Amino acid sequence: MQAMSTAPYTIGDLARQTGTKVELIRWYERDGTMPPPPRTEGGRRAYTQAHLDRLAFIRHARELGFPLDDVRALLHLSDDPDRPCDEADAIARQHLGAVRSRIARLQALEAELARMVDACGHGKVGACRVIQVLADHSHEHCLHPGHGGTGL
Amino acid sequence: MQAMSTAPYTIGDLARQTGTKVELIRWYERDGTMPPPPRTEGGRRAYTQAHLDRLAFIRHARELGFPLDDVRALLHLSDDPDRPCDEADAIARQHLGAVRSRIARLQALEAELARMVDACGHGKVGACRVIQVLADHSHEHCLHPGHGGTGL
DNA sequence: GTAGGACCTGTAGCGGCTAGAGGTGCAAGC
DNA sequence: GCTTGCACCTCTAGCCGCTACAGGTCCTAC
Repeated sequence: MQAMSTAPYTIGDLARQTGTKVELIRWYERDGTMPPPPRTEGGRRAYTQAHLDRLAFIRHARELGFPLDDVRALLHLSDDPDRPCDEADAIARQHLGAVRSRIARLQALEAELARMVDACGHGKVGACRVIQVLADHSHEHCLHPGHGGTGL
Repeated sequence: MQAMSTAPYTIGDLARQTGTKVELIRWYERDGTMPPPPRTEGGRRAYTQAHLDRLAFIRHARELGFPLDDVRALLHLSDDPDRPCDEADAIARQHLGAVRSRIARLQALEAELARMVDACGHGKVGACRVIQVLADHSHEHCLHPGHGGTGL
C-alpha cells in the first residue's frame, strides 16, 4: 500500500524492513538467491521495491523451514504467474512431509530421553542410569540410523 | 561378553562394531573427542576395548541428539564414577528441554504449512495461496525469530 | 611377486549463516 | 571547510558434525 515508486533502498533499509542482517543480504547475493542490484556512483547497493519483496519472500520461506534450494525454486515459479501451481504445491507438501517426519523422530527421542532422566537416581555417576543408558551397547534398535547426519 | 583382553582393534573393526564410518572415527580423534590410540610399527591405529566402549558411548549419545560438547562432558563425568550424577542428569534434562522446544516449534510450522497446502486451489501460480502466503508481508507474527539459524 | 584391499594424511565441501578486519562514502554539525 | 562517526564496502574465516575425495603407504592372500 506504499507508493509504487521504485525508490532506491539502501541495504540497511532492506535489513530493517525485513528484519534481516545486512551480512545475510550480501550473502544471498553472492549465493545467487538475491539478484545483484544496481550500484550508486559511490559503489553502494541501490535496491528497488522488487528486491524488497523478494527478500521478504525469501525470509518468510526460510522461517517456514524451506531449504534455500526450495526457496529459489518457489521464487522462480512466482516469477511466472501463468504456470500451474502444482509445482509450488508439491514443494510445500514435500516440505510438510519432511517436517512431520522430523517431528516423529524428535518425539521418539523425547520419549527415550524422558525415560533416561526419569531413571536417574541422583546417586553417583557409577550407578547413574543416564550414563549407563549411553554406555549400553545393546541399544541399537532405538533409532533408525538414517542416511547421514543426525537429522533429528 | 567377549574376552576382556585388550585385543588390538583396527579402525575398521571399530567402524564395523559401532556402525560408524572410518573417516568419522579419525575426525573424532582430530577433534579431541576420541583419544589418539597407540600405533603399530606401520603407523596404523591400534585400539583397545576402552576405545571401542568410548566410541559406542559417543555414537549413542549423538543418536540421542546430544551435541558433541555435551558428549564430551558426559564422557568426562563417566570417567569418574564417584562423582554425583546430578551433572549428567542436568545435561540430559537440558537436552530434553531443547528437544521439546524444537518439537513445539516444528509443530507450529507444521500447522502453518498444512494450512498453506490445504489452501492451494491447484490453479495458476498467480492465484496460488502457497506463493501468496510466502509473499505476504504482514506475516511477521507467526514464528519468533530466535537468536540465529532457523533452529526449527 | 603382485593384486587389491585396508589403511594413512591432508584438504575441501555441505547448509545457512555469523563475525571480524580493514578500508571507503557520505551526511550532519561546528 | 573540516571533522566525526556511522553506514557501507570487500574479503576471509568460523560455526556444527560430519562426508568425500586425492594421492599415498602398508599388509595380506593368492
